[in-house]
Order: sequence, then C-alpha cells, then structure tokens
Amino acid sequence: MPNITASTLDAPPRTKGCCQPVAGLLPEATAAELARVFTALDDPTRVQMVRVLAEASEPVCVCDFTAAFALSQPTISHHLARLREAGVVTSSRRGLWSFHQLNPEMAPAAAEAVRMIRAAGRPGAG
Amino acid sequence: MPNITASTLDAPPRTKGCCQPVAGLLPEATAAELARVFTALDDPTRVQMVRVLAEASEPVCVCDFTAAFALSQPTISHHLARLREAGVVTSSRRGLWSFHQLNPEMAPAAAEAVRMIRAAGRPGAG
DNA sequence: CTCATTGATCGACAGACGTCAATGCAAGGA
DNA sequence: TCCTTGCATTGACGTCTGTCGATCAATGAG
Repeated sequence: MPNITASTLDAPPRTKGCCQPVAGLLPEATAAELARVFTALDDPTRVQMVRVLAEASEPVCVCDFTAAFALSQPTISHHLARLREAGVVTSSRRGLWSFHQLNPEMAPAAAEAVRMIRAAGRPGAG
Repeated sequence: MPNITASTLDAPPRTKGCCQPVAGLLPEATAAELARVFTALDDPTRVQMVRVLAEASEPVCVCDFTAAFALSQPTISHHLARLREAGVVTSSRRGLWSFHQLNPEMAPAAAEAVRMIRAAGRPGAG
C-alpha cells in the first residue's frame, strides 16, 4: 500500500508551475496486457461465467450457461468467445456440445484476476 | 486453482441432453461490483494512472499526467473522473491544481486489482 | 479590474460493446 | 435421406466509451 498520509495530503510545495515527471510507468505492453485482462472481465455475465468455471469440476457446456443466465444463446456464445480471445477460457467441441473450461495456461495476470473472482463473496472477502 | 486435469477433459458422461444446473454463482451485486472494478481499469491509460499513483509518494496533479501521456487534458480529466466514480481515486483541489491519489478506502476488490497493477512488471510477475 | 493558468464540463464523432432474431452448420437419430 | 439438436456466426440496433476542440469556472498575479 502506498504511504499516503495526512502529511502527504498537505500541498506539496510546488512554488511555481507544476508538471513534475511521473514515476513508475509500466512498459506499454504490460499496461495493455493488464487492460486486456480487465476488459475480458468487465461484464457481470463474464464474471459469473468465470466464477462458474472456476467452481466447476467438469467442463461446462453452453446450454448450462443459457439455462443459468437470462440471456439468449448467441449472447452466451459471444461472451464465451470474448473470454476465449482473452485466453481465459478454452473450448472443445465434443459431439453436439461444446465444453468450456478455464485455460490452465492463461496469463499470470488473468490467473490473478480469476483468483479475485474465486475469493469474492467468501468469508473475509468484502 | 481449479483441479482441471486431463481426466476431466474427457467427455463427462452426459448420456442424454445437457443443461445441468451450474454451481458457484455469485450474488448479483458481487458480480456487478467486480465488473465495476474491472471496468474502471479496462483501459491502458487508467492502468498507467493507477500505477503512477500507487508508486507516487505525493498526490499527483492533472498536468503531471498530461505531460506523461500523449493525451489531451480533457481526456486525462475524463479518465480521472472514471477512476473517481469507481472509488479508486480521490481528488482534492488546492489552489489552481487538483491533486489525485489512490483512495485509501477503496473497495477490497479494487485494492486487490491495484495490487495486481503494482506487482506487474516486477521480478517474478510474468 | 484585467489577464493568464489549471482543470472540469460540454458537444461531437468514431469505434467498441451487449443484446437479440435470423441464419448457417456439423453431428446424431429416425 | 431428412429432420432435430446444439452452438457459432451474421446483421442490426441502441448504448457506452475514448478522444478531441471549445468553453467555462475558479484561482492567482499584475
């Protein structure tokens, strides 16, 4: 946690002008990667999907989701595609059904975000 | 981590039909809160802003950001407003300048996401 | 008071997004 | 072969978002 205290809240003595150089910028690719992960999870439906996949012991098929959410099948398919494009989910067709699961090789940042979703609503997780 | 192994990848023996009830759904409000946090950080510029604020020892003013990013001042102001609305950042005007810092009382989920951004690009963080 | 500076707000625009109905398509079953 | 089923894709629609230029309010200097 940053050490923001009342003293730092008092105006820093910038006697003239402003615009000090900022510090701590991430490499562009790193920031983009984080944004990509957050974008993949910036929708409540996709959060729930990831949650379900994280709790599931077996791969989940599309119809399971369409039954759980009040959304049309194309919309579910669309959200799954977005998660897949972000590398969070892998899909495999098997007969008529296509099964989906969390990608075991997802990026570390994505894995961390998934951990957040798993921890949410648990004892001791606001 | 979910226990997804090769064996679970083999087709679950759903002999007829599909659509098992899903388990692990979050309360609607919890999913929405997580999505809200992720939405606040789903842009590379905002990721960088949070990163800078997390690394800064003093509050940062808008002109610092306009100098750091190749973006117009209204755009910077817009991003800061979004972070503020999400409860990630607090702002305080002081004279001509308005200073911004991470909100020490941000939601736990937001704090966790900020921790992700701090950890990114550090040794041992993909 | 007059003027320059900082930053918030407004208006506009292009692009992305969530959603659905319709369609396409592969895999089984009759 | 034809029909049904599960799902991906397409096309369309309204909304949200990132960005900018222009403008405005507030502050401080002269």
